[in-house]
Amino acid sequence: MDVEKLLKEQQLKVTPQRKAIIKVLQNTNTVLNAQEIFAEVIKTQPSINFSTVYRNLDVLLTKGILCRITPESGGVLYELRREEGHHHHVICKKCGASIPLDYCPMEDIKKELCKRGFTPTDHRFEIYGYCDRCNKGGL
Amino acid sequence: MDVEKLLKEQQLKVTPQRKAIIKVLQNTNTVLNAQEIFAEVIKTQPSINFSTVYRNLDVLLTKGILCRITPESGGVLYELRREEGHHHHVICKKCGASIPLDYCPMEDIKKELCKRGFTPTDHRFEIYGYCDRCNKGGL
DNA sequence: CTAATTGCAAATTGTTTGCAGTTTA
DNA sequence: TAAACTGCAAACAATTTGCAATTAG
Repeated sequence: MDVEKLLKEQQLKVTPQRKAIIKVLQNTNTVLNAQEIFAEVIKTQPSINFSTVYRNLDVLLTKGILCRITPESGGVLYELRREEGHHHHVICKKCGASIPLDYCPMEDIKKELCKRGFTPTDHRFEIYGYCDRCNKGGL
Repeated sequence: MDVEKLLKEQQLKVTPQRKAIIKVLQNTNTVLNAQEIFAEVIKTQPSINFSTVYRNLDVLLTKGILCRITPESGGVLYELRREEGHHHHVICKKCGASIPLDYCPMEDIKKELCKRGFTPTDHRFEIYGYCDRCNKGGL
């Protein structure tokens, strides 16, 4: 996807900092934290500030351009939202690879919850483990 | 469950601070964060320090006496582990009520993942929304 | 031109640590 | 009495903020 178009669609100004952040996320299939994103971005935007990265991760997230993942182990990870609509993630604990999953467990359980008087508004489902490649490379 | 027994079973020393922390969690059906737990505990243990709370939440978690929940919205929440074995949580966004759920989506998806060469080691599934009581109280 | 965005430095929040004194088993 | 535990103060990491200068539309 064209980065400029992506930003304009969301009424965001096209700044070199923003473009750099998105490009970093476009060029990986892994989930990254703010530090890692910063470390990459600074290679092409040497004057960028950490707060700019944080602020932009925030607006891009709000605009739905990014997904945020918060593993049990702590930390906050980001990735580009590549899939349309609702989906979940399978994440490799070794290499960080993120695999989208279209299966959603809510379908199976929604009725049961409603029966109990609980109104679900949102949920999270994430799977962690080792991807094909990392399995073979020997843990 | 008897607090002293609970601690002794895990080879932990029975201190008034620990007892107080566990009692707070025993007396609620909601998930609480460290601040909230501290605020409660200090009522009976006025000299307790925040670091003691943090340290103990940690050991109790490690020993499997507590569960930790980390909602999408951020923060870290704790509750007493009441269920035996693996289970997930349904949590009310208004009152914090935590309802255990025995359904686990991994059964349904494990095979598919293995087929793709992915070895799942752990996962998270949490449902957020409004409980029966809060629904009726008017959002 | 003007509203959005940035860089910078400082503030804040949540959590962790070292250590000396205290308590439990 | 030895190891575990606590309180305290200080350190820390991650993130957020205020503000003046800059930039995109």
